Amino acid sequence: MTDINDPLSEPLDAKRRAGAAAQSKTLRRSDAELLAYAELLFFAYRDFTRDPDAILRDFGFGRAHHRVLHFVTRHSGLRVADLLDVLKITKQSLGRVLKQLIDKGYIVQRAGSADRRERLLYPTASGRALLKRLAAPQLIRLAEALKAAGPGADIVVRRFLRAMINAEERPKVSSIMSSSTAPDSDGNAEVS
Amino acid sequence: MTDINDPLSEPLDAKRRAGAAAQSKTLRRSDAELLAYAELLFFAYRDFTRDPDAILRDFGFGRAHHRVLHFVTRHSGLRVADLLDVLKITKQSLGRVLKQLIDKGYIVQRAGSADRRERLLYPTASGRALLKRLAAPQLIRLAEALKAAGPGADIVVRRFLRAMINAEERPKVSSIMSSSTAPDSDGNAEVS
DNA sequence: GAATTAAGTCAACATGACTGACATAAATAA
DNA sequence: TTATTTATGTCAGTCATGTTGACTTAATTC
Repeated sequence: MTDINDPLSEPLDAKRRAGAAAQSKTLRRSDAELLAYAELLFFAYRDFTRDPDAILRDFGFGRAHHRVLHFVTRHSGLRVADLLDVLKITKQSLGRVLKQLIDKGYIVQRAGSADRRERLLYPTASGRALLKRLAAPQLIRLAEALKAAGPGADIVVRRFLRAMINAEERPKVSSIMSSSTAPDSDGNAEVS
Repeated sequence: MTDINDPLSEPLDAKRRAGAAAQSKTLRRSDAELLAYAELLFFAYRDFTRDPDAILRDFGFGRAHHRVLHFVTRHSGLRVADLLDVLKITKQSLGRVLKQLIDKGYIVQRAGSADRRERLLYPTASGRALLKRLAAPQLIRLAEALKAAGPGADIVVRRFLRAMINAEERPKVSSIMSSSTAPDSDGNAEVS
């Protein structure tokens, strides 16, 4: 498996060449080898989402609802704007999904105390219960995968996944992840 | 961050309890800790797909086209049925995307030599060129993430991602991954 | 010769993205 | 105080990509 560098057949590869140059100081991994990780990531993500997707169908929800419910539950009290920034979708797109979750009583909104324009989002008791059910198979999968990956996998995997995130997004990700709500600790988040 | 075990407030958690039992022999990871990996995986995948998605737009294609082109190029000569099994989508869903890729000259089909009902799929030269462009930012990202994850990350990450795949799918994944086409080696895959 | 299999197609529909325009209420600036 | 900006919500239309169900064609297998 030789290191292939064909300068032809590609008119617009400035980015790629820049990347190759950035890499060349250290261990040079072949494209074929790296593509294997891309495939594994695809398969892993494909199966990671399948269990909750099946459950969601019974509720008339989709994956988008799971994502919203997840971030609202785990980082309860976050603003709509925060959610948009995390999900990287448009307000209109979020709107529909969020509305359904609110209408069916899985999420509630409260006006911000400092800025009353803000709508802070909180899960209801049934919202937390639903999320728990959705997350359950994923938690099992993650625990088993970390175990299978061997000792020290937790740190390595965390570093790997973090580094896969756009550099400029990492501070925001760290910020939101540090403000995570303890599961079931604040039992009175569901206000009428 | 204490280990939270609340036996109440969840009527349908048989699966979760089973998972907890399966885990309990070894290191018990808290749900909160594990959920952090779920979030990282979401963020990683979100950003992993953003670069190629932007390029695809210029071609009037979507992520589905990238996936098809990827598997056809990297595992050229695979059957339509193989592709369906890999992608886990319906024939009709694949049909539309595949037809567009064929019509625009990125993929060609040849009847199988043993079984002439089979349509074996191959990339054209422009198909390979397009895939290269789509994969370029992902390869850079993967190489940098593996480097950032530290020594030994390649093996650990591979084991982790593999274990994230449904157990019954792993043999198939291994099988298809072992039959990967070397990039640019068989220059005459594009037959008229 | 009949049944099965691989692939393709037609039609209808759902989900979740998108753009663009506009409305409302609250905060902030002039 | 008035004007502007900001946070949110909403209407309308479009697109990509998934789904079900029914049916056809060609080739293989029983």
